[in-house]
Amino acid sequence: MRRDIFQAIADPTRRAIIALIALQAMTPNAIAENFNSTRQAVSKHLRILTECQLVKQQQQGREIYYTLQIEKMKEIDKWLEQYRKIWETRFNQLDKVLSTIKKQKK
Amino acid sequence: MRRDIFQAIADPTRRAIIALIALQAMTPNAIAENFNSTRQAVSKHLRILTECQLVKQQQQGREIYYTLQIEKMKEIDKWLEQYRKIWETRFNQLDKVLSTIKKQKK
DNA sequence: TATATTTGCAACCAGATGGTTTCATAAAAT
DNA sequence: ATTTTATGAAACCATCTGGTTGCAAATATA
Repeated sequence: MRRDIFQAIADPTRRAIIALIALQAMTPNAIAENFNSTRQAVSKHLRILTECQLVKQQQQGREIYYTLQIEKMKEIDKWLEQYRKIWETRFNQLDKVLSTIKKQKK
Repeated sequence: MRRDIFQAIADPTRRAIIALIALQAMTPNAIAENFNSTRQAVSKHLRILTECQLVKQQQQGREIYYTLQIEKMKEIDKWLEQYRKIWETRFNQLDKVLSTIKKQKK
């Protein structure tokens, strides 16, 4: 199944998981404690996040720690870049208009 | 039906529509010409984009122009902010390590 | 060695999703 | 007045999605 970062972050539970493990690696059990759904449901989400390389596994005995691959998040930032340019341009244009009005008042 | 901007941008066709109308407003027909699917399928995507206020309609005779509401895109930027902080911190830490190594070489 | 814990996977299921075709409505063109 | 054009909505359908329960494998503990 093809996985895509945009599809991965579409689900609110997955965004919550991302936020949870952003600061420290966690095991599936520990993550699941924060949600109402079963451990297996969380496990499925973790699989999807792993498939698109948003998280990485680190085995430690029988426990598996999941870490956020923050680098991958930059892909969204990169995609946003084109639109950021647009809204910054618009802001500057608005700024010009406002300063022109200001000058006219003087 | 509840609509969410993250769900809206999850679909590749919708992201393409967003990119298309980012620079100039377009009618559903004109937008649909750029895709292999039917005009009605594009119309459905436009409905979803409208529902989460990513696009706005402007009637002009029997034509309807769809405009991107670039402001709405900032919501994603805002969500990314927390992670941007993390990756910038990590970069700075790496930077410190590197400059320490440099000093030691001297 | 026997038992408990941690985990992933398979099978199943209801509901959402993205697509199609068909139809209705309104505005423009003939 | 009739036809063409632009559009949205409804009905339908195959597939995807997120959830569940049950099971198997591996590691830790008694």
